[in-house]
Amino acid sequence: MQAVQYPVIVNGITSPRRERADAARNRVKILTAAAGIVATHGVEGLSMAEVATAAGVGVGTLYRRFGDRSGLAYALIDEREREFQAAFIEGPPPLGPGAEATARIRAFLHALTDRTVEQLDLLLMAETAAPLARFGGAYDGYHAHLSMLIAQARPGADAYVLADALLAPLAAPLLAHRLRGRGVTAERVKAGLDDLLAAFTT
Amino acid sequence: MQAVQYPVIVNGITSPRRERADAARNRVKILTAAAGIVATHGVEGLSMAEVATAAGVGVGTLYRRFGDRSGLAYALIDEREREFQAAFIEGPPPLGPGAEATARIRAFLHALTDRTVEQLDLLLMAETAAPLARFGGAYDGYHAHLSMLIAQARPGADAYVLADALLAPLAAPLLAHRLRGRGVTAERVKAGLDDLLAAFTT
DNA sequence: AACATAAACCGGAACTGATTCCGTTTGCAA
DNA sequence: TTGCAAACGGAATCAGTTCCGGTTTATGTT
Repeated sequence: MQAVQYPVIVNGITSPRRERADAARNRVKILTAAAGIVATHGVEGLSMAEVATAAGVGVGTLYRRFGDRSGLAYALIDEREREFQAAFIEGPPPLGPGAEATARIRAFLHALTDRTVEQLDLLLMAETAAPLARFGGAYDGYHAHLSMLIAQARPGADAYVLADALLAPLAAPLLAHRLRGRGVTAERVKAGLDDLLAAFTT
Repeated sequence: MQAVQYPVIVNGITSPRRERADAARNRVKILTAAAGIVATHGVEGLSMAEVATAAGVGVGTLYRRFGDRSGLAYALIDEREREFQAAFIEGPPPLGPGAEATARIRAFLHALTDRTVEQLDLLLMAETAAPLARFGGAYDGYHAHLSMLIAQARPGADAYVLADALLAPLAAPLLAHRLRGRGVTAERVKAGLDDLLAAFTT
């Protein structure tokens, strides 16, 4: 996955080069079409060719813009993703700053659980389109955040590895497998994570 | 994945129907050819068409026998898998029965880590060939075993969910991502799991 | 204000690899 | 010997991804 990256706008000044008008127009068309397909046919209907056709665009354009299937899926949940990131980075406690590290860890894992369950279909597709797709998107952000909190809550521990370990149970494939049909619910998953966190709390 | 299942042989008596001679011959040819390809070209070279050609068999046969790419990969690691299962089910403690539940949990997770790292390439392929492939193979065995131990070590806890949570960090994609290039080692992963287990030990 | 030009972008044909289908062949047991 | 379920092989299908010759656009120039 290596979608086109555009310069970030800082203080109204854009670096190198701005996105071309036709490109911007197409991006909107593509995302709109894709969202429409998901809404009507579910994620199963979301094939690259379908999206391209529905958007009135060539598949090449689609790949240029989003890199691959996984990239397209992540783009579709981008908005909600930004909200979530904002919430744990600068939102109100206990998710955001201001609460104790332990409380924030707990709040973060609960919130991530909810968010994942909420968009399970798209996340499942995004994470499994390519073998390591999960570690290309928002994962690094979650990991950095959780690492920091763990380091605070538990000085001396291997925060880097522990963060992975706590994020792992929230991988879309596992949740999808357990939440469908079997009696496992989001609440049970959260409770289980709380149980694991006991090691930190005490 | 839904490879053909053959009757288990119990006390020399085979149930329903035995595998046909030509089928057995082909299975050996396929596995031999596949192992050869992996040895010479790595797992990347393991395409279904390649294997079929090398084995002198049609692709249809390959699918009839192993269900899909994932099934073929699991078949290739089956021997080692049986050893591992035997070790934690009836081998010497602390991995096998005879030790305390907490010790067995720890031993199990360490052993599983080693085993996974050892065959990381094939496991990565096996687990990511299809979105939920991981939960079709040996996973249920691990989960049942770990659930039992957790229930013993921690009566009242949600062993079912906790078992998933402890197995999740050992998913092939995560390990592959961390062990390649970044300073994470199998030992660090094990130490991290031990840290999580502190909640049980105390 | 029209123009020239290179960088970006476009579309869709072509390619790749997994999986399915189905007419044909084979092994086994009656 | 014969019947048929099981197995076979490989063509056909399907979806993701790559390629590349042909446009469009942003920008500097006249």
